[in-house]
Amino acid sequence: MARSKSAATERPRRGQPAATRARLVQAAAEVFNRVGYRGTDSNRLARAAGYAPGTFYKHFPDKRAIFLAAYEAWVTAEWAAVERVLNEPAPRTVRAAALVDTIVAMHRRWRGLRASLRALVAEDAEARAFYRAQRRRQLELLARLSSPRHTPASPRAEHAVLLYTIERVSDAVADGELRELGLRVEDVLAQLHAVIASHIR
Amino acid sequence: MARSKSAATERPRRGQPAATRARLVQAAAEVFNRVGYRGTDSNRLARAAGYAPGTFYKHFPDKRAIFLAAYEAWVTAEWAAVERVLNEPAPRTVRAAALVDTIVAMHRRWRGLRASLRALVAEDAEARAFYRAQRRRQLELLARLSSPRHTPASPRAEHAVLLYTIERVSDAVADGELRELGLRVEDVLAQLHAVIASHIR
Amino acid sequence: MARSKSAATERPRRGQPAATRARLVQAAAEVFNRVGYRGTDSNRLARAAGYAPGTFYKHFPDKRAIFLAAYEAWVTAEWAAVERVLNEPAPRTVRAAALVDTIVAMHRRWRGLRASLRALVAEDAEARAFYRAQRRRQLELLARLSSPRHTPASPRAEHAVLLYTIERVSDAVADGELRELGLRVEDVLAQLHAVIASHIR
Amino acid sequence: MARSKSAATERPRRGQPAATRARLVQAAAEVFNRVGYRGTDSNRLARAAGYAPGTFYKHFPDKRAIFLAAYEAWVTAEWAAVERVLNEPAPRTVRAAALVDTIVAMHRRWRGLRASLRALVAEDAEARAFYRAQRRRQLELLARLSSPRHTPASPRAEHAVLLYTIERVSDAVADGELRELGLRVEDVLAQLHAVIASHIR
DNA sequence: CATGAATGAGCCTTCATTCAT
DNA sequence: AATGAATGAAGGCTCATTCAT
Repeated sequence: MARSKSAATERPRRGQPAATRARLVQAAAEVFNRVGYRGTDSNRLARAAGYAPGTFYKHFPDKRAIFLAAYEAWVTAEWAAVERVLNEPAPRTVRAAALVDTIVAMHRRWRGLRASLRALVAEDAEARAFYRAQRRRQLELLARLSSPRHTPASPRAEHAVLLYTIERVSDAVADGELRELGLRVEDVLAQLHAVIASHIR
Repeated sequence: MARSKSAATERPRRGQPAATRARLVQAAAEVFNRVGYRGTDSNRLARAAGYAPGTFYKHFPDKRAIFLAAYEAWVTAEWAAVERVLNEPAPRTVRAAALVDTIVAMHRRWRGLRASLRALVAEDAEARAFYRAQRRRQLELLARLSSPRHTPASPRAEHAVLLYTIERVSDAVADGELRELGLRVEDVLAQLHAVIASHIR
Repeated sequence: MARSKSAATERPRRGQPAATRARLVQAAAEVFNRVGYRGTDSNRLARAAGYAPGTFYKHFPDKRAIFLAAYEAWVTAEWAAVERVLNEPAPRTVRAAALVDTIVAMHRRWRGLRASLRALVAEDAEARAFYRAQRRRQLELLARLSSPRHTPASPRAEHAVLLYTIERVSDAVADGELRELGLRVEDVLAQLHAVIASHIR
Repeated sequence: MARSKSAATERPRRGQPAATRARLVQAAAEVFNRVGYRGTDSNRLARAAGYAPGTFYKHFPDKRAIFLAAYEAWVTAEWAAVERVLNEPAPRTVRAAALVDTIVAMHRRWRGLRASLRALVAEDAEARAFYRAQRRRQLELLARLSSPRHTPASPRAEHAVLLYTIERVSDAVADGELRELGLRVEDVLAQLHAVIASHIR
């Protein structure tokens, strides 16, 4: 699919603010994913989207803000994918496997972005608050999905541990950590499948 | 010990390199833990240990190096504590609980250092390599501890998932994430205890 | 006055240039007085008057121009007030006191604008030229007012020193400098009254 | 006086902090005097003294700080000159004239610096506080100098007005304002002489 | 006449690192 | 071994101004 020069991605001289903002976020997501949060600066992010430095600051107060916007878009996309999977009519184990595959695929594709997220969350209180708010929503989602047959003493605690496990393992897979540890990705993912299957309805 | 009037903590103007290095690492660990990796600079780290900026670079090629040295010392200390716990003659469940408590305590005390570690690992290839090497050793330790009765298809994969879970949950506890999610720390730790108890001998 | 339902202050979308300009100047005067010349930018000045940035530049070549326009309006208002006072039929000392009160009141009300003026005059050649042209007119006014009985060797030199003194002291009063110096405003103003009384007719 | 290349002004690779600071202040004073406060930036000030940008910030928190340091040095120099004049054994009128000449000379030589001072004082609260503190000291000096025979109702108020007049007129002379107003400098200075002579002992 | 999205030069500041002493 | 003054590349951000609509 040869992209002509005057493609849809071209920046209009005077666009609508929302479109400009969206272009900035999208370009920034790619750049962050490629070179990391520390690997760029606001000037470069603006240029990557086809704008001048000043334009960046018309839409975001600082670099962190655009990063969080990119992360938010990512979370939204991930959830959409997850919901799609869970709405498929399929046996529980199949859906559990599909769920893990979907999440891992998202982590793989955006592994640089996620790495930057972890870095930022570790360093920046506001990013941390934002990140945790996302987790709260994940926890609610999981509550809705959880198997009615499986009712542990403190279901939310179990869900939390489950979420942490999924996230951490997905990041490990995405980052190629497992191969370095001499592990086979399939084996580790099989574990995840098993764990999840026992939780979702 | 003829060293005149001043305290034991006094820094000798010209001491032994190893002692100087150790002082730098120790001071750096505390500073990193307090203000984070990005929260200081090498000049301040040197001053915190009682030295001039130049001295820092006589002992470490850069800031990352001293951070990794501090982290290495931390891992060593953590392992020592873990081994101590596991050598206690006690029932499996008791030892599992003690293990988790020990690890969580270490994460709590050094939560700033660990946050910086996560940030650095996410951003810096060399830090990442170092961090993963530590994990390899943890995996070996866990292999030695694992229950002989429990022999899953791919034991190492299971151990890896277990390690990731312990680490991620311990960090969450240390960072106060659980309370923000409306969870009780005891409930979550109880989960960990259960999971671990089924793995160690 | 057929202009429908909305308030008199409403800005017509396409009004007469002179009215737009006047609105811009008036709004700018207030903004400058509040936050100072450096405290705003042309975009904000336009918005303060209810216009878009581009409109500003249709009426003024730059930020300095609108400031000087605001200052000019201020000088005109001050002179009008001064002339009004001097036309009152009253004894010389009474009129001198009224004159000082009038000037000080104007400096008080517009002390932020005057502070910006001083800053700009100190930095900008064109603003300086404009400011000095105003002084020339003040000098002429004073010549007309001066007492015929009092004929010093170089009357204009005396008037100039008098003007400088009035202006500087009025600014000091307006800015609250005197209180910081432990002086009573009345005492200082009494001085001014005395000095002026000996010069006007 | 041909200045050899390795003159005293040459910057040592490693000097004493106080000397470096002094060089920075001196160079900054000249630059401010030439191009004004807004006419430079901290990088250029550093280079003007022969240093790199970073060195600037080792000695001053920001541009304002070095400006105030330069101004403080200027005030000190002015006062020293004034005291020298006043200690001369000479008739009152002669000393009054010498005093004015000294002050005017200082204002002439440093008229750009003074213009920047006025601008900064008008815009910056901290600069204003600093400036007013200097005035307090001038007022005290004047109190010591004042004629014992001349005891007005509120001597400090009179001194304040006198100071304002001297300062404002000296700046006007230094800035060439008088010529633009068609006034002869001698006439205006003669006024000042007269006014001052009636106040000092 | 009015709009407002976009511009981009340039300022302020930091901090990892060096090197002469 | 230790010092600490000095470095300078580079990043974050502002704001006066333009121009297509």
